[in-house]
Amino acid sequence: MSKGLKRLKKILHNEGLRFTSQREAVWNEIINSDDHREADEIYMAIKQKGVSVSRATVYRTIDGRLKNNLVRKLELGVGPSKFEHKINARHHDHIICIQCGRIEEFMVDKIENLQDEVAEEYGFKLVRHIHQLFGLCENCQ
Amino acid sequence: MSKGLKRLKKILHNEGLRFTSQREAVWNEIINSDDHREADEIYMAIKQKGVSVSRATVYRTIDGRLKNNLVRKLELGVGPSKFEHKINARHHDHIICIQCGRIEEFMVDKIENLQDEVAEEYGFKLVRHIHQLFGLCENCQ
DNA sequence: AATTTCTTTGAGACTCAATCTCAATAAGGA
DNA sequence: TCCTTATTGAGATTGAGTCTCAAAGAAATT
Repeated sequence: MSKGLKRLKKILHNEGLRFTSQREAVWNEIINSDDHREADEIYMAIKQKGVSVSRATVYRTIDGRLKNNLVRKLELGVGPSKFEHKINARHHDHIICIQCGRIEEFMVDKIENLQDEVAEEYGFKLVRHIHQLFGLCENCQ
Repeated sequence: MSKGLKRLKKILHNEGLRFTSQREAVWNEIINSDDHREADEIYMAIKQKGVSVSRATVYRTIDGRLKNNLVRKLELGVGPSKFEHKINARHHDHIICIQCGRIEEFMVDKIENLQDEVAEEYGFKLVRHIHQLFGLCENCQ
């Protein structure tokens, strides 16, 4: 059994959830890609591989992974949300080309720290943040 | 005629658009509130005041004001978008309580500058950005 | 003021991502 | 293998937002 699969079984077991071929398939799709993918892409890819699955199950399964923080949801304000796994991934935010849809990842410690200071100043306990830069990439200018 | 109304007429004239009671009403709702309001709230408020208007027109009119940069759209990832006017307003971002929905505005020059540097580094020409901090405000912790 | 032109409006249909329903299916412990 | 109960899936539903197109009404022209 692969390392990733073992990991999934452990996660599910810890939460008292059952291991199913659908959950395995969704998990595989997500951890085996470093792209930012839509639920429907994942759904299609699984069907393509001959595993029976429904859109509802894809959404449900991703939701579970979101809750235990193994997947991140990207809402770009247009079109469906995209998802990326958080296995061995450092925190990062995104810079998006509004023309071609290209997505790059960035991470600036100073910004992260300044965010903490803002939260502190306003008396907020920070849970998460969205930081997205939109513009034209070099190919689209 | 009020100053705001004159302003609207000028804007519409410059764009070759007609001045209508619906556009006047939407404009008034937006500039006379410093809140972050939903399209439907604006729609209801206008009806309340006895002006005939439809949801479609509210959305269309706000869209127009978005395009000429007099209004800003806030997408919080849950529920409908919110809108705020940009008259005499300095740029700011938002910190949002995930419990009670409270929204505060913040602005940190250093973050703005660091964003520009990121865009530069990735070869992007920056058009806009979203920076939202989500957490629990002091009342909700 | 009447006519003409052409933009704007509004009721309701439609879109589309995402969620919900609930009967049928299938994990996994006994 | 049986039994309990979580999970699945087809399709209905939701909800924000957009679209349609006939009717209304700005504003320019006479």
